[in-house]
Amino acid sequence: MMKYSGQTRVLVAVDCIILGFDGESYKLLLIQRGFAPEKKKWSLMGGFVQPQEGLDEAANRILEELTGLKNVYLEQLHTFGSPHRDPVERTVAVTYFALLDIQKYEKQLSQDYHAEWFPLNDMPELIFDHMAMVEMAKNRLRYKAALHPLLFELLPEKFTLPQLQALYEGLYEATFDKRNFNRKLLSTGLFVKQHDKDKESSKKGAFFYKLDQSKYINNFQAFLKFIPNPEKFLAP
Amino acid sequence: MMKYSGQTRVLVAVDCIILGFDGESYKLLLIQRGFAPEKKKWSLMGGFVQPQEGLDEAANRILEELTGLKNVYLEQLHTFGSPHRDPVERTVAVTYFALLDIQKYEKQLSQDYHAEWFPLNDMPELIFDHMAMVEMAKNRLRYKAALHPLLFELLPEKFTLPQLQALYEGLYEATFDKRNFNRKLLSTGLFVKQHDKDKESSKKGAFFYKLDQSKYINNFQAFLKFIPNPEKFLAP
DNA sequence: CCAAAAGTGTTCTAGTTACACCCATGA
DNA sequence: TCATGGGTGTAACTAGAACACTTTTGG
Repeated sequence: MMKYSGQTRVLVAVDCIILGFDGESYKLLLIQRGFAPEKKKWSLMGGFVQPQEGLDEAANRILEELTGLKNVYLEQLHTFGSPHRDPVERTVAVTYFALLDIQKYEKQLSQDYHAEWFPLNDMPELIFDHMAMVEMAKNRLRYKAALHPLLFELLPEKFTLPQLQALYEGLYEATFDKRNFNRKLLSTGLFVKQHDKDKESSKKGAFFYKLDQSKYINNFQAFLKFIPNPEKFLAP
Repeated sequence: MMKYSGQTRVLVAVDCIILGFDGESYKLLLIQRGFAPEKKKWSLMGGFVQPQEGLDEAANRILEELTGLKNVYLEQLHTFGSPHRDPVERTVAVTYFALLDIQKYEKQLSQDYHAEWFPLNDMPELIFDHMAMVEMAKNRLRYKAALHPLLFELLPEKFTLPQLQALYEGLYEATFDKRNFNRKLLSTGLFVKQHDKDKESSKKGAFFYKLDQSKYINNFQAFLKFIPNPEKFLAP
């Protein structure tokens, strides 16, 4: 088959912004780059797109290589393509952000890549334009989590309302009234109260909840304002 | 300088979903593809990214080539990269959507590319995965316009409230109460009432408004629901 | 028994909706 | 003068915000 003539071909990489939450603060999974340039410097996990794979596929592969996890929440974020963003050779980077339960991450695997979790507000310097990518991911997450039930991806299957609140408070760097917060969350009908409690973080113990999966899928839409009844009109 | 070895390089294209509104319905600007494969079939305006340009730059260049317009609203949408989306050769497509005042579009320029406006709900078949791109752009626009003052990009500098309402009603395929609609729009404080009227579409005439540019920039944020006072926390 | 965290209700306010008539004008 | 589209106000309702005390239990 003919090719398009007279055009320049470039490398396409996928970079993953992998976010977790440890109950205290948001964490970002970084690796120490194993090859030049910027060897030993901290970097997002990434890789080149292979000939027979699509972009989502590449992102999933890269994520699995690093964490051993499949079926992680993964969403395409933005594509970065300044001509000299990688000094070695022109590389267009398609970024994805991932949300995962930090406890599922298997520590030993990280050794292969010298991977480490860093608090989002206390990170080392990153190579290239990776810091801009992280910034963008943070903004997207704040934006999206305000509208869609999304942050559960960061928690284990069973979680408590106080945990959930800490998650939101961490993301927005604010404190919310727990009465209003709980009411609002529960009013979505997305949660199923369990009969057992988490006694880890208090003497009284907090009831566990699970997501109602079927409702989760259907209620992914949102609540907006510029038009009347906007939720009728929005696709996720 | 060394290159990364053992990796495949691919073409990177930028495709633009160019939207306009003619007072009646939303329109999409398509071109008749001038080269094989799929020659003569309808397609989004696109082009390959050149060695010394970034992605946004490429999108702006492509848009200007087709319309002669600069400073058009342009936003990166999504990157498509299935291995065989272009049967000739692997091409990763970074899509942008553009909103422009359809009246500014200079018809004669379109001749070079056999460009034509098509109603969004009555389009010819498109090549490759371009239809999926258009769908995604529609969804993004619905989503975003519900939260941000964005649709003004489709109108001339001076516009009337009934025009604005038609714009929203067209996008959401719904009708809104004009009293409530006007109140809500005006309450944003984004509009400056002019002293002259548009007499084109009615005998009485409708007052023109202009955007208050300074407020437009500052009020780009939104109004949400999952957290209290979400507008405090959102970057556009 | 007490410190620490979980859980729960009510009032007030602001925003959203529903709804119907008068106005200005050109033909 | 009348048909057409532009413009306006109010009342009822709903959702969001502010606010403080009681419960449980491990140490």
